[in-house]
Amino acid sequence: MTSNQKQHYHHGDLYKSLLDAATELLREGGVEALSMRKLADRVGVSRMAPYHHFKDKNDLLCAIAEQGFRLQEGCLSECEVLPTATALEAYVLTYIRFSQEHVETYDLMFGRDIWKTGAPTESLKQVSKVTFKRWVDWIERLQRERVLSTDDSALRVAQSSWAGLHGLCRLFNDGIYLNPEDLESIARTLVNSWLETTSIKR
Amino acid sequence: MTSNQKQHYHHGDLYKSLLDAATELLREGGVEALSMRKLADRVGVSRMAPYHHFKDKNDLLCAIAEQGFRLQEGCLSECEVLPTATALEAYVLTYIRFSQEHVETYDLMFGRDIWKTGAPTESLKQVSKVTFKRWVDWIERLQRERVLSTDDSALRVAQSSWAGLHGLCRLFNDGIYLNPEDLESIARTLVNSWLETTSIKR
DNA sequence: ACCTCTATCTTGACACTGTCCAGATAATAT
DNA sequence: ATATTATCTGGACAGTGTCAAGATAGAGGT
Repeated sequence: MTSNQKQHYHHGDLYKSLLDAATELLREGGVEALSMRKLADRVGVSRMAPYHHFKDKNDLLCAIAEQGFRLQEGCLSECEVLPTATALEAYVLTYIRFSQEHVETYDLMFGRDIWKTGAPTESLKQVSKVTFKRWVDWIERLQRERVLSTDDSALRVAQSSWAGLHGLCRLFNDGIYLNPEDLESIARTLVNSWLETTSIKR
Repeated sequence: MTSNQKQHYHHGDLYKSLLDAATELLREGGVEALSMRKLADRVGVSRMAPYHHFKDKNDLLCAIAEQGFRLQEGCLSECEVLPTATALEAYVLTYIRFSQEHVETYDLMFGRDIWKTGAPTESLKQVSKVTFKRWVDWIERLQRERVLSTDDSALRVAQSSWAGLHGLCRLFNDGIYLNPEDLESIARTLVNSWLETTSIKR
């Protein structure tokens, strides 16, 4: 290892190639279409080659999820600088849009495959924790600015509101609610329920 | 078929035995531990025997989910006769408790395994639709009684509130939120956000 | 230059999975 | 008794994740 990480051996840049191909496979057919063997095949290496870059299939999934968190972070951070009045709705819509444009990645990021059945990587746990903490901080700010109710702690409001947001995304992503036209409307009702006074409500 | 369905052949009552054993396997190790082969093995029949009672693995999962809906219905219906003041909170707590006591079944009932990846049975679709309709009807009643806001239609309120409830259950069931002590507290915050005026809020 | 070390990649093998297919068995209908 | 039909069995196939042992080849030290 001279300057970079550990690439440029036989294949050239297997780690990145694998991650890219895996994300592609995931997008094409969900997590059940993403097999280690197909992945190796697509990249053009043998069955076991990926195992020198990812300990497990779980490890690979965690890496994809982590990548997803970073991407999401990029999308959401744009909303936080907006003026308070429009920021919340923008945030929610951005969150929803991300979950729709990256259905399978979202499923991995918050799915039981990793968090319950498998075992989340240390770095994945950290990234997700940071993301959630930023949400709590933001809720706190909105409470200070009297946009959100202060009846409950910022943590509790953050948890329950995120539950709503997450639940909504899941219902659509999992194929339970089907009409995508309703999504925005439901989201508005949801945000409405968070707001402090009826006077602000639209 | 003389009087009952189609049992009492070689095994006696394979359909029910399979359903029971499958639910048991599910409870023991989640959906990934429930394999058709292990199931057949546990019941004491050959690999392919279950396929004469369930077209598919998907078909079996749908049957378990359907059974779950009926069980849930039984739990929830007890809350609807309660006086309005306490009914909502009781409903929510009952819903949450069910999802905790039947983690894997709940996952099947509202998971992508069936609704997106697989294909829900016609009867499963119907049962779930009826369950949701009862929720909407109840929301409507609570709106009439001024417990819930009438800013949005009963359908929208039902959708967004259920999203919250479902999202909360998922976060815990999928292993994202871990501290079960927080659950009730978050649930209260959630219900709080649904209520019409601050005067009613606790 | 060579030799060693270690990272990288390959192949064989194993124990699983869902389920198609062809046959065996047994209960029911005629 | 015979025919039909429901039920059950075992063989086979194409998948899966991954352990273990070996091949290859680039890097570092002499």
